[in-house]
Amino acid sequence: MEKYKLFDAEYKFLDIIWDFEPVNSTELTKVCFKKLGWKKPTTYTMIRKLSGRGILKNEDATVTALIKREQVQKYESEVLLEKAFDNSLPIFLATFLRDKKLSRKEAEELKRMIEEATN
Amino acid sequence: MEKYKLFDAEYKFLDIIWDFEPVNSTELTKVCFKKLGWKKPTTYTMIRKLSGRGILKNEDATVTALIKREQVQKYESEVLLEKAFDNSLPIFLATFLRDKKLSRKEAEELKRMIEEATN
DNA sequence: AAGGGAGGTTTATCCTGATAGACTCAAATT
DNA sequence: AATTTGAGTCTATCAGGATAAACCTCCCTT
Repeated sequence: MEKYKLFDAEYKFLDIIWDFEPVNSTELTKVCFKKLGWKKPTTYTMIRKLSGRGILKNEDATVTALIKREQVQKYESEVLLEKAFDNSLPIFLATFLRDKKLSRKEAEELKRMIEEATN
Repeated sequence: MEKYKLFDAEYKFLDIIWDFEPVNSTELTKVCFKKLGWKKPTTYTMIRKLSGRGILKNEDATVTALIKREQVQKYESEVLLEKAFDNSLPIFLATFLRDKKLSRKEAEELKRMIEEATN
């Protein structure tokens, strides 16, 4: 459960990996330098730590994520709903939609999704 | 905007205040000790820091929140949607609902809420 | 063989959020 | 008058996340 708990820097880092994977590790240090301003050891430290937690792997200098962006998104959503909304999707939605307007099209899409998840 | 960014301990603390406010400060140290295991100075440090940020006030030993639970919930939802879902409610919902089932009743409630927020 | 780059690690430092021991001071109680 | 209690601050400590300087090893190229 705690597996997907990512700290801010880790999240930014993974975000890059999801965009570029599979990516050569030296290449990755360059991307991270450009996008995050990280020096080489910072990137390697991240790789090592996340590897140890089974979140990515570095094999033959090729870095690949072992978890999908979606899994983390879902995990983070669940944590928020649990922590702040008593696990209630309706309460979340009520709060989120307050003072917001949806287009007809968005509304239809959302309703369709809800319908599909029902029963 | 950054006003509502709360760290974990701060959030837990505020959660208690929202439940008990207006609350006498000494009383609050007792509640925090029971619920969070905090010693007295920890509670007062929190009070002081959050007061400084305009998040609560302590007047005549009475502590009151200056922001509503809902404001923080909304802020946190928006941060998450922004950070992880490209600000798209449909993407959020698709991810969140994956492998989940809603009851007929929940579905109707959600659809009604969406309808109300449309145009 | 000498220099250079790819692919890392070792070992720190720095910052800051979380937490609290010891102390102060005024008002109430004994 | 002496003690206790309420209300709070001062000043630290500590853990851990974020970041990186210096170093290493192997292989390729000149």
